[in-house]
Amino acid sequence: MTDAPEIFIDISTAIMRVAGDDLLCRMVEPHDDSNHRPRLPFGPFMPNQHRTMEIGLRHWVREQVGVDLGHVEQLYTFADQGRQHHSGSPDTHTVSVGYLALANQAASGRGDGPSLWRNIYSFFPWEDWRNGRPACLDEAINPALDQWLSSTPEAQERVRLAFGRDNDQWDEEFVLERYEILYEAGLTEEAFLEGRNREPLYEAIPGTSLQLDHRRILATALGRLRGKFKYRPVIFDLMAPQFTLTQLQKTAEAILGVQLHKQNFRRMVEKSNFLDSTGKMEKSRGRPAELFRFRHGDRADRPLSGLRIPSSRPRRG
Amino acid sequence: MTDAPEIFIDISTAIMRVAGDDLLCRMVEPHDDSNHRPRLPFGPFMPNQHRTMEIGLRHWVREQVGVDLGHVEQLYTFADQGRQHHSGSPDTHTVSVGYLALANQAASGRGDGPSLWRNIYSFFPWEDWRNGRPACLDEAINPALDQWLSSTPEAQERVRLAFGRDNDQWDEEFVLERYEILYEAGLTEEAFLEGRNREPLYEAIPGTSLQLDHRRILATALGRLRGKFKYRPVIFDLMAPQFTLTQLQKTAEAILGVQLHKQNFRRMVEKSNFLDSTGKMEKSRGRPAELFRFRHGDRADRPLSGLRIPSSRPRRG
DNA sequence: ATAATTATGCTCAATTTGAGTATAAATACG
DNA sequence: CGTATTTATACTCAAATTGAGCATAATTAT
Repeated sequence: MTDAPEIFIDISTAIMRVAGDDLLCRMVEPHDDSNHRPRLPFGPFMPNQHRTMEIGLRHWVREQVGVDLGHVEQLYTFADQGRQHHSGSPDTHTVSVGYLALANQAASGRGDGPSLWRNIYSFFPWEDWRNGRPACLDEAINPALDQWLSSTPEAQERVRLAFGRDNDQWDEEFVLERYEILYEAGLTEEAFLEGRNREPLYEAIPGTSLQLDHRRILATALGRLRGKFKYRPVIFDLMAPQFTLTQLQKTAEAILGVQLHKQNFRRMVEKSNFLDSTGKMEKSRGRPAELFRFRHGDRADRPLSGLRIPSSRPRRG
Repeated sequence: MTDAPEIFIDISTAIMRVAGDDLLCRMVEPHDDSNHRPRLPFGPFMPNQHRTMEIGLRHWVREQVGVDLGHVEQLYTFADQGRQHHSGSPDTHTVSVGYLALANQAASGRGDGPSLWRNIYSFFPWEDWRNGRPACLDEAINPALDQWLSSTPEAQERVRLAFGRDNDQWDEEFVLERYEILYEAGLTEEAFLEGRNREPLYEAIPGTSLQLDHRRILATALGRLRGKFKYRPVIFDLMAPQFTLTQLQKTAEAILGVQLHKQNFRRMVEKSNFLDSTGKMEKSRGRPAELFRFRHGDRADRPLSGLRIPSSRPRRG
């Protein structure tokens, strides 16, 4: 019997922020002269220096990107082999703990450049339905999945549910399930760069790949955010201290990847009692919009629920 | 600089099952002659033998309790010091990964005895509102919390939200938040048996304590189950292959710790299209009830949603 | 001045929800 | 046997919520 491998824990953080209509994620970009892909800020959990993993996370975030974090939440611990190993060394095993952190619009961090905050949908183009059904679904993904399914028929049902085939029941929260299927089908770059397969099985589909298992963590983060903000008021951690209802709606739409009905969104948000009106107005193009601020706990009627999001509105054109 | 402590990972599983009106959790009971408290099945994650943590979990569950598991889901990874250490050794650090597993009524496991499956509310008496507001809230918990708050006023808001004070907004999903507050306030046995405090700060409140951080994991499990079954059909993993609507409702009530309106529950469940009627009837006391079975994926209208639980009905008497 | 743009107010039918009443089909028990 | 009790199921009804849209207000652009 060989010695048990020593265990290391990596803490990786998906830091999300909103700018305009875009949901962004903070990346650490590779040096130009390297052939690495982008990655999330991450580092090892060091129990003698970090009393909790969240303290460790804040340490690595401060050191690598210097962004001020609002809401922080643990996502998932991935321990399966061959998805996040730095080296192939058999006497160590690295477990990866993913976190989601939200930053508001002010916080952009050190060494800030536009390319460091990347649109989340550049990694998951198939998740953005704000302009209708993404073209890559029918052009690239579904044909490739069909091909894969012909050799892997047992995955039929999983694929049907995750991708809402046959009955267009697309569930926007199934971000991770969809990414995992694409990975298993060998359709993501990670599958042959980090994983077992050395050769691409099929032509890779659109979407930037990341180092290690970071796109998997990012998929978990997006799915969690989409689910969570429906029942807890986390969206306000992404907003500036004051905002208009349209800005709030654009943020909700960026998270969900779907367009919402404006008047009904307004009605719901007003009834939820989450907002305090500042007297102020923001003027841009048309009629000026009132500026609101988030009303914290004690006075809100339903302080613990989130925004009850109405169903999506089909986009014409 | 000292050597970094070696990291070990413990995998602990809260296995839930329903019997009658009770939501049960499988415990490993201490030997009569020991002075240990009960614990969950758990064991170390061994990466050279377990390709994934879930494989490790199934290994320890098979070995220690022999229960067949249905749905299995990772809950949370706890890494803070002083809550789950076996020994106080400074050159190791143990991280605890908690899992939730569901077993149906058939599966009871090896060496089965009634005391091995313990009612979940024996650990959290304050979470069971099926017979009205639990007495221990007003008799023991709230007075003790008031006393604690007088020395820790900054916790006021957290306590108010978690325990629904002032405005009776009890959120049944906040199981972990409530347990953590009670722990921090020194009101649980674990706080002085496992933690920093060597002496109880106040008189401990009702509720059986567990070894290590297992009651914390159990609180996470109950909160997650309460949340999850509202939007995913996990409740059927707790049911026998065939069941009546009343049995389904009793299970929902056991999970939520709340009574539901019978006719409306029936209406909701019928409209959800989750059920197939077997022709059969179950007769017990009054009018015989029809037996149903869970209708899997392909024919259900809303295969991905859960039971939309109507609000609780105040209990009179 | 007029068009375009954005915000906000309001309506209305369809659906869902909360809370019952009414009835049906069995067992329990004198 | 007949009547109370128990449990299941059907149906009703008002209130609230939702989905969709029309109407109007207050700006900037040309």
